[in-house]
Amino acid sequence: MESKTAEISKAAFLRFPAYLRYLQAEAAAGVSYVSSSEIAEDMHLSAVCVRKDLALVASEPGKPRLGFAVGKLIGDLERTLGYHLKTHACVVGAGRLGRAFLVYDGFEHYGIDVVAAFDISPAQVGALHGKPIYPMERLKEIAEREEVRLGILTVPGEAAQKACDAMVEAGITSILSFAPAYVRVPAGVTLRCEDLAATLASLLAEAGKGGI
Amino acid sequence: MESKTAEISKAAFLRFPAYLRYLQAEAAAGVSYVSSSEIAEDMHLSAVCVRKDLALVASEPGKPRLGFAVGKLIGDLERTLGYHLKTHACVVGAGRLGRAFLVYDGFEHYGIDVVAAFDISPAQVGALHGKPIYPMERLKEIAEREEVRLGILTVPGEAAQKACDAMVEAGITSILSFAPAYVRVPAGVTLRCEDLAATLASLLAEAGKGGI
DNA sequence: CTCTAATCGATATTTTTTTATCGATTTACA
DNA sequence: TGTAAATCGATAAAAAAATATCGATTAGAG
Repeated sequence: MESKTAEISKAAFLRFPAYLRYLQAEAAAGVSYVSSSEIAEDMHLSAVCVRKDLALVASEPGKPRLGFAVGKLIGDLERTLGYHLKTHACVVGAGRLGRAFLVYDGFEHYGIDVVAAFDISPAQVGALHGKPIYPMERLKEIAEREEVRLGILTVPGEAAQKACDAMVEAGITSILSFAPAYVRVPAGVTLRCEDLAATLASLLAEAGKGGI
Repeated sequence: MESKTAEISKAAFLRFPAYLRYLQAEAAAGVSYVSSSEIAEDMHLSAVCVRKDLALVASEPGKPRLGFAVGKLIGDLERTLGYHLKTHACVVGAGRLGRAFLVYDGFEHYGIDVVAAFDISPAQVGALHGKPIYPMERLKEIAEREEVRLGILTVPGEAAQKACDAMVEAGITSILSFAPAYVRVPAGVTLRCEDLAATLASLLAEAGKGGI
């Protein structure tokens, strides 16, 4: 018997965080029920698409003429997205971007706890807002001790592959890379590359011709 | 007659930056020709998909038994992605993340020039690495003077909508938001939300069940 | 209490995207 | 120089995702 989450399409899964954000805003505005057509209009989607997506996560069906209970949906989405699962993360590369992630306090609500950063430069070693910054040599030791499964890679492009290899060696199985470089990971490790400059450029292209 | 770029599918366009990164790495390694099957294997895609994608951008066809000329492809991709077009950008919200973007020197190769940052707090106003940080009141003035079309939104969630409105008012037509909030923009403005925490969480979900 | 209007959810259709198949081409090597 | 192996590109098929259609349901107005 397949679990319910397995049936969720990739595309829909990618939209869930946006629904969640929207619903949180509605909840903050005191709205208790919201219809799929309202969501669709506000989020620039089709109402059918919204209904299909919500049907994948909603623990109780929408009520005709009313819509969906906002609070309930928020809980359903958070559970589906795994925000209740606690995970330890680390930052590799304590430059400006890395340090921004190290002290960012917005991860907690998503079950992610950034426990440390690592850097190859002794000048960066120390701590920031109570979060330790270690030399790269200690990555494996600390990551294993703290059971770190998630790594945020924020090193310069030329250092990316080496740092990534070290993360894999340290037992990290999910890597989010902001390094401007192509990096290779072995099977079993999930890598996502966030190419900030490329994202900006594609955004411009999208604006230029109205919808990628 | 439709322009050639109009035929490029959304999904393919999103893969282009990854190809570019890969090819740059190959070029740096001294490789001059690369076949679609090699690319596919390294990037965990199907060879057919790679060939179809490359056919969309390649200015000269691939050669049987050799593959594609790496240098040529790099140029083709950069042109398709619009990296030759110069655009002025600004950062709104000069916190840690915003300041990281302000001084990041990796945008240049993508035709993006971050000319200034803005912040509501007078404590942040000044300059960083020669890049000015202005008070929010001057956003419209500066953005219009510098012809800023692209904005990077890095304010706290509760300030996001107001800051976004100010950006739209200032004539900015493409916004990349890192603010953890739902923000609404009028038609004609392209908004993309990068939800870092959500990205991390989805990465974990992906790793957890092997492929989103 | 009844009727209306709006919404839901299921099924069907269309569109988009990915993958498969296959002949044509051509480089490298014997 | 001829042959073989590997690649390309085009066409076709399959899969995935978005969109349309429609009867069932129900809150709320009259």
